[in-house]
Amino acid sequence: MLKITRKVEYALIAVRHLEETSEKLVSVNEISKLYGIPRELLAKTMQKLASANIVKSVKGPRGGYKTKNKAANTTLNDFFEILEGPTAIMDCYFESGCDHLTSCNIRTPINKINNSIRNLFDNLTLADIS
Amino acid sequence: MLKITRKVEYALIAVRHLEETSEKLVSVNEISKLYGIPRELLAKTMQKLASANIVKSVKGPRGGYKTKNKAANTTLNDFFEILEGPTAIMDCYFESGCDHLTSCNIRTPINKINNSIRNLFDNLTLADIS
DNA sequence: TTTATATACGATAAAAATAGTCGTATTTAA
DNA sequence: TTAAATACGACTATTTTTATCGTATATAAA
Repeated sequence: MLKITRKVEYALIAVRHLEETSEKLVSVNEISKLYGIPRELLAKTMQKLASANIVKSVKGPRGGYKTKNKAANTTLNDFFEILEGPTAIMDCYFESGCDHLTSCNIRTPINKINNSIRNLFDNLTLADIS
Repeated sequence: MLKITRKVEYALIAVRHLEETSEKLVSVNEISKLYGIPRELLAKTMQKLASANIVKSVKGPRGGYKTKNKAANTTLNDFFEILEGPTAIMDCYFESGCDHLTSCNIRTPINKINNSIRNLFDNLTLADIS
């Protein structure tokens, strides 16, 4: 119920670590050992952040990741959506497989809650929560 | 990720239905048929709302539930916590089984996000989202 | 040119959380 | 006395999340 996932947790840890080590390249191996995070899972997470240009990746020995300038100004909403898809407290909001749409009496409430949450996370950046 | 549960969904549907039918007693059976909700699950949910005084229950034939006056002024945070326990995006916030607390570098961010969400839901009532 | 180290990516397995069911007890109106 | 309703705990099924495995690709350094 209203929980973030491990992927997001690990991504937060990693990005914060990269912010601290600034320009240096840091490998997934290093971060995973340092914080006790499953290596492969963190790797996938970093790949998503890389393809969304939050961090820069460098392949090969002595390679790894470093933050991009824009990282700190990324909104929580973007950060979450990169890793987990659209932010919505119920799936029906984005899927269409709901049977009882005709009798549904919580569309308005759900929309209002969704909008409130989206608004909250659109106005909070990674820098804001540091 | 940041989803509400069915229990909360069903509770919202039921409370809104009870608001509409005002003083009349409505049984779980009725609501479950009307909205296509599993009967037993809705029953449990209503029991929690009843013991938290959001709705009033009446046993026996012709019994059922009706809203209490305070229902509409209940905050979303209270509503959620009655059904699902403390609102927090990560469990470590309320549990203490975390191994890597010493190396944890996301305490501050997690706390800030938690506070933002709690603040949001503390200031939204059921009436607000209707 | 070879080797070791790193990212990239898809498939699958394991674990945890959620959703749903079942059985029984209790209350009470008719 | 019976039937309809809430109350509650135990259990099962399903779904989602978490973790692992295998393979490909890039590249720095020996």
